[in-house]
Amino acid sequence: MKKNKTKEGEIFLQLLKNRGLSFTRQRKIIFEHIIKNHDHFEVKHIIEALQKRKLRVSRATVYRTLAHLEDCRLIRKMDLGHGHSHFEHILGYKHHEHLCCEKCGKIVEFGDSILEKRIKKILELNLFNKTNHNVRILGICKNCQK
Amino acid sequence: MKKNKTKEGEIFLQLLKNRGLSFTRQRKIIFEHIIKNHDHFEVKHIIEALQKRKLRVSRATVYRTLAHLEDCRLIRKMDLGHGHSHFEHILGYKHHEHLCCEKCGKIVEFGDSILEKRIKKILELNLFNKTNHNVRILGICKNCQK
DNA sequence: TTATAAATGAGACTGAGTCTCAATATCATA
DNA sequence: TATGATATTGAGACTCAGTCTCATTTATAA
Ligand SMILES: [Zn+2]
Ligand SMILES: [Zn+2]
Ligand SMILES: [Zn+2]
Ligand SMILES: [Zn+2]
Repeated sequence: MKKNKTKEGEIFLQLLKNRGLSFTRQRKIIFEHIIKNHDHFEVKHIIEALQKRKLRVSRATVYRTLAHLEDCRLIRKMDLGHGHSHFEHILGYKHHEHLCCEKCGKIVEFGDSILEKRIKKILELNLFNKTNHNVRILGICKNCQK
Repeated sequence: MKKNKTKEGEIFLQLLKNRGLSFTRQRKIIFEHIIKNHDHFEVKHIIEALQKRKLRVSRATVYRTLAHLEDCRLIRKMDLGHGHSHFEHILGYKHHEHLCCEKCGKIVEFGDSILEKRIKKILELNLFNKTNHNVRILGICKNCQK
């Protein structure tokens, strides 16, 4: 199996190695597919895209591989209120939060240092881990306001 | 059907009336059960509690009645990251947000005017409705930090 | 009382995600 | 390269929250 030369590839291979796991055909397919696209993505779309390209990988394997990619912090799983998980890349991307429209599902990313500072304070006051958080704001977007 | 004299009762009856709906035995059972308890609650627990008290109401009716109670803003539905909905009373309770532990599910309520102010600003900047939002912060609580 | 419309409950259904387990692939070592 | 121990996979069964359907029951108002 040819090694992947990207930083992401090195990290993934390292995780697999550390755990005594192998870089299988399926893991390579899923990894390479995910690395290409830097948007928020969902499992269903990955499965459909791979099927279209005749790359057969089972649903179970997709879920299992995503969990590994999460473990090595290449991606993070998010709940944006759509009733299923979304994922996004972490490596090389700035920390940000999500604003989601409760009606149409629109997702807006934003980074706001004032908010982040206050969130850290709130986490601290409540004895939560300050450096590990995930904020989701639900609201109603302009289009959905009547 | 005897009328309920609480403020909540009046609001619920008014909503039903406005919609040409009736205050049935089942709606009364569910309403009275929910009004009693001011914590966060989930559908499963309501159904179990009613079963224990031999008050037979179907799952579908519980969901349908909760939707009505939501419509008249007596309760709100929330996603606290447990994989199913939680509800809480609104009427007579101050606006607050939720901090949830991603590992153990612990829920902490907090009100923070600095945060709220900034959230409003963010909603405004992104053309979202300022007065209608719902913030959830996921993190790791003290007990779950190793 | 009766007609009309609303409400209910049982259970089928959906969709995301997990689990099981027999068959297959990987890898270190001989 | 062959071997055996171990990890991996895929098919489909399963779970769980929530929704939907529809035949039957109940409420309401004339
Ligand atoms: Zn919208
Ligand atoms: Zn994002
Ligand atoms: Zn915890
Ligand atoms: Zn609350």
